[in-house]
Amino acid sequence: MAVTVKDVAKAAGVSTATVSRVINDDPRISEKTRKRVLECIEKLGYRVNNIARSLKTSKSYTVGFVSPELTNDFFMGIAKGVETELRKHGYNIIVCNSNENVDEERDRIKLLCEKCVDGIILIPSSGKGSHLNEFKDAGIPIVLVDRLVSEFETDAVLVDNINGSYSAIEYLINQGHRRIAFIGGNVEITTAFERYEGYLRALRDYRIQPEKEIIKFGDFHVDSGYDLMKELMEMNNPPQHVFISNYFMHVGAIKYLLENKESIKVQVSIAGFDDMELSSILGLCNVRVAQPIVKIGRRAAQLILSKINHEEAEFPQILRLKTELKIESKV
Amino acid sequence: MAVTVKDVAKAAGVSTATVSRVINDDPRISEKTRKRVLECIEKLGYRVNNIARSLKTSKSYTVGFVSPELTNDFFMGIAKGVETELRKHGYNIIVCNSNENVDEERDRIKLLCEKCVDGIILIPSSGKGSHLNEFKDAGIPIVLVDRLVSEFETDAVLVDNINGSYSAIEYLINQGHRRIAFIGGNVEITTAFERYEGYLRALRDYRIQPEKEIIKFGDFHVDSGYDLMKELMEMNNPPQHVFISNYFMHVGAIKYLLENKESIKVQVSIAGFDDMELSSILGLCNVRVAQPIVKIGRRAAQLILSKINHEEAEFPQILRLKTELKIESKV
DNA sequence: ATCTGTTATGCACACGATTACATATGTAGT
DNA sequence: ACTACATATGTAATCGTGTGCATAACAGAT
Repeated sequence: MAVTVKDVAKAAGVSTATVSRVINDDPRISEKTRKRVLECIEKLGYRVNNIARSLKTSKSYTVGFVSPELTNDFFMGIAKGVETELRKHGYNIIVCNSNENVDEERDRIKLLCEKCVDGIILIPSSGKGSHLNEFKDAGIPIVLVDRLVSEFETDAVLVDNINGSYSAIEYLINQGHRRIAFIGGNVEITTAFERYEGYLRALRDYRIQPEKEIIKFGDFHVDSGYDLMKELMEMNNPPQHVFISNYFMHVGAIKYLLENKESIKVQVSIAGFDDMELSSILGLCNVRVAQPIVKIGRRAAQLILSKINHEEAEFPQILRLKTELKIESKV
Repeated sequence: MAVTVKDVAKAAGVSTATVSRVINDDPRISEKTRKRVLECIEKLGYRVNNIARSLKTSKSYTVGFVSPELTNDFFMGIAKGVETELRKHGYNIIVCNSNENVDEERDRIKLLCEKCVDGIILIPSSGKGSHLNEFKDAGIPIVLVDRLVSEFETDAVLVDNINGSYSAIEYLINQGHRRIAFIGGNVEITTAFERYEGYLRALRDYRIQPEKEIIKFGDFHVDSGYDLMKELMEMNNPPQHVFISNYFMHVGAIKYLLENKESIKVQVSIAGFDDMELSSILGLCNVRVAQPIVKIGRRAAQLILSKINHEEAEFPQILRLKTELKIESKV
C-alpha cells in the first residue's frame, strides 16, 4: 500500500541502501544519483516510516509529558515551552493526564516506557516518588518539573519559591504592613512548603511574630482559596493583607471577596504567586510573584535532551529559576 | 541491553511465537506454558516494545492532536476529553501546537503522518483547509473539532453555535431588552460566523432591527474584547446589554469595565459564550451559553476510533452538540 | 602494468515483534 | 491399526529502515 524505500530504489534503479543514504543526507552520494532519487521520492510521494526507523535506531524522537491536569494554564504553559523547544530538535510530545493521582501517574509512565519514548518530563501529582523507581531499569531519562518528590532522585527544573515568597512579603513589610495573612497549599508538596518557608523567613528577618490564626493551608484549588478566604474574613479581626501562594487559590479568594463585598468589614489587598492572563484583571491583586512559566518548560526540554544525548554534565542536576516580583501601582 | 521476546523464550524453553501468543492472550496456549512464560516475563522484567509491534501490525495506537494554542482552557478541555476517551482503548495522544498558523499546522501534520499516527484530531487554526488535502493519500483519518474549513471535507464535531447564540439573545429579549450589542470573532471562522448568525436570527424573529453601530468584530482574544468594549462604551449612547460570543473576548471586555468603572455612564450586563471556571467569578456575566467542552473531546475520540477501525457508518459525518443556556439569578 | 587511495554503491543482516503455515502430540472413533 | 480432528507449539518470513562490510570504478603515482 504505502510507498517504501524499496519502491523508490526500484524506480531510481539503485539499492535501498542508497535511498536510505539520500534520505539521511549521507555526503558520500554523488549529486547525480541523489538528484535522481529525490525525484523518485517526490514522484512516488514517498514518506519515511518513522516506526521502522525507530526500531532500527532505537530512537523514537518522542518524549512523554505527564501532567496532573490539562486544563491548567500553568501546567500547559510549561507544556508549551517543552513543545516549542523539543520541536526544534525534531521531537514530539505524548501528553498524558495523571489526574493528580499517583496510580494513574504510574500507569501512564508504564505505557510511555512501552512506547519507547526517549525521555519523560513529569510534573509529579504528589510528593511521593517511590513508584518511579520501577522504571529506572528501563533506562529512560526522567526530568521532574515544578516539584520534587521523596524517595526518588533525578534532575529537576524548579522555581526559587522561597525567595519568591520572601520578596513579596518583604515588599509588603516595607510598605508598612505587619499583619500579613497566609493562604497556602498542602505542605507535603515541596512547592507549597517552600512558599510557606519564604513567608516565615521574611517575617522572622523583620522580627515579626507569625500569627497562627491567620495562616491557612488548603490544596491549591479554587474552592480551597474561596473557603480559606472566607475563614479569614469571618474572623473577629480579619487581616487586611493576604499573601496567597498559588494562582488558583487566589482566584477562589477573589471570588469570595467579590461575592461578599457588603459583609466584609475591611478592605483587603492580595499578593499572590503567579502572573497569569487573568491575574491583572481581577484588580484585587497588585503584588505578584511571576514565575517564568514557558522558560521552565524550555529548560526542562533542554535538560531532557542533554540526558538523552548522554551529555551528562553532573547529573542529577537541579535548576532553580528565579521569580520576578511584579508590582501594579494603583492609579 | 533490553529484554526481548527472544530472551523470554530462551528462559522459558519455548519459541518466540509462544511468548508472543502469551502476551497477546492467545487462547490456544496451555495453562502450564502460559504460567511458565509469565513467570519468566516477570523475572526478567520484560516489557513489550511497541515500536516493533507497530511496525509489524501497522498500528501505533497513537493519535495526533493539533491545537492552535496550548494555554487555552477551551482547547485543553477538549484535549482532556480526547485523552480520557482514547486512553480507555489503549491510545495515546501526541499534542502539537500549531500556534494559530497554517504553515505550522501543515508542518505538524506532516510530522504526525511520518510518525504513523493512526488518526489526527485537528482544531483548525484558520478557516482554510486546502493544505489538508496533501495528506489524504497517507490514508490517515482526520477529524475536525470546533470549526470547519473550506476546501476540505471530513468528519467533524461541532457545537450548535447558531442556536446557542439564539437562545441567549432570545432570553435577553424576553427579559425586555431590545438594544443588544454584539461582540464577535472573525467571521471567516465558522464558529464566529455561526454565533453571529444566531444573534441576527433571534433579532429578526423578534422583529428587531439590527443596529450596525453596536455590532463589532475582533479576533477571539482578550485584547480584542477589551478594545471592542471600549469602543462600545465610548459611544454617545452606549448599549446596556452586550452579547460576547467568545470566552476570552468576554474576559477582555470585563477587564475594560473593571478598569474604567467611573467613566462608564451606563450599567452593563454581559451575556457570553462558554462557561469556564472564571466566568462566574467575574460577576458581570450572568447569562452564559455553555459548551459541553469535555464531551466534544470525547465524541471526537469516538469518531476517530470508529474511522480507525473502519466502522464507517456514513462518513463524512458531522456531529453537532447542543449548548446549554445558564442563567445566574442575581441575588 | 601495478599499486594505492578515494569515492560511490550494493549486499545482506539486524532491530523486536507478529503470524501463516507446518508439525507434533493426544484423543477418539471406526 | 488407521483416519480424523483438535490442541499446542515451532519454523521462518515479514514489517521498513539503517549500516558494517565488501566491492566496483576510477584517478593518480610509480
